[in-house]
Amino acid sequence: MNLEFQIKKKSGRNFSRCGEFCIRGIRVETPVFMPVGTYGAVKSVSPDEIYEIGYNLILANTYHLYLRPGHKVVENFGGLRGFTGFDRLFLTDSGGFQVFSLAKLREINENGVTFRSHIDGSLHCFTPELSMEVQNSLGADIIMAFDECPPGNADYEYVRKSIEITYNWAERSIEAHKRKEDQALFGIFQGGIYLDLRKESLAQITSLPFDGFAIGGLAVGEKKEDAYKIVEEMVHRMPEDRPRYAMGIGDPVDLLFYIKNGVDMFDCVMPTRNARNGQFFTYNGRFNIRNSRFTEDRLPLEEGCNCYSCRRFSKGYIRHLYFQNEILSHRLLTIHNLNFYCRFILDIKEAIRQDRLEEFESRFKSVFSETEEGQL
RNA sequence: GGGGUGGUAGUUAAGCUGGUUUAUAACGCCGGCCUGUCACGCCGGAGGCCGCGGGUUCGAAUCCCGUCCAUCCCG
Repeated sequence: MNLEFQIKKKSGRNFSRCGEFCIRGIRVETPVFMPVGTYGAVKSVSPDEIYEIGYNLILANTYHLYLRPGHKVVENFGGLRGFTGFDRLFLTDSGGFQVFSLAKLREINENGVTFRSHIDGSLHCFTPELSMEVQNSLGADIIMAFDECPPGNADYEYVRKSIEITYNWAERSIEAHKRKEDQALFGIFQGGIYLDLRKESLAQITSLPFDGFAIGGLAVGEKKEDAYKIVEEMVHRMPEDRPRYAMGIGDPVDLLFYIKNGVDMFDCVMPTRNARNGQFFTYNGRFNIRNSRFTEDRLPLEEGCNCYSCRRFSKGYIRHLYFQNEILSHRLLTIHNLNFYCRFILDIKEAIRQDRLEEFESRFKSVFSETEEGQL
């Protein structure tokens, strides 16, 4: 396809922008945050709830769905849409990152990567061709090219080789991907914390006809200042007329920084995984429901929040549910966190439209990051 | 009344044929972490006059005596 991406508003003071793209008639406004639904479900909440909270684009994982239940099974159900009932949009990860972060005994060569499943230890080989085939079977709306994601502490020589491989795999991904009407294909550039390799990789990947571009290999163990430096130097060099996607990024303070530098799309497990570990996000900072000071707290997770959890339940009750291992606590915390992220992105968009993102950022950070005691 | 068994962190237990310098563990409690999800996960911390009182010994949660409590069996 030829993904139409329109920029509606550009800041005059930084690289931030508001835009939108449309796939199968479903409009996505950017900046956009995508919740992660690894196995075709955002853990603990239903597709309807996801949509009602305000999301119409979620990420699902090629690697996981390939292992279970198998991409052919999903295909026979009519792809992820038919399988899950989430009648909106899916972006699928290529599997490259999972092989890096989950699989044991991986061996990378030009052809692809062989690894052992984290589930049963069985041997598999992923290639760009297979990744495209799997993502096609899954019926993803946005498909990611197969890349190699080096760890944050990888040395120069290793990363130099990895960008060559990533380039080779990007070309093969395009070749192997049978273009469908309503299916976008995004490329990913790498380069670790090395600016020259980043520039080289970006040039290589953007020479190919992708519908959008992602900056990969960030928040994978490198120092935060190194990541920030790369973002500052690189994002504004990414093609302006295509969506820019920062993979795996999701700390709220990071989101602001990345958006300010021109990123349009994000995905992250943070709101959902952290919810299941007791953490909830508010404009006053992040808190853990396990803390004993919430035992008798009759107030909602965040005062003024209009989400289902906050309309109906107190922190004291949710804390009780958490400690009794009641599934409901995971649901309520997840719903709230997803709602917070949604609200946060909406506020950011509004700030961009008014060209007040920097003020918004400093105000947000002054409260969110400084929270110590009794701010609720 | 006689006999058996047991009393060790908040809880449940291990250690108990005497001897490593800070008496273990699990759960609970307190706190931290989580960035393209092996994730109801991971890491750390606090907490014990080893029922009580004597005795033996260089040394006792461990052996002996007494005592209290719990529990079971027999009268």
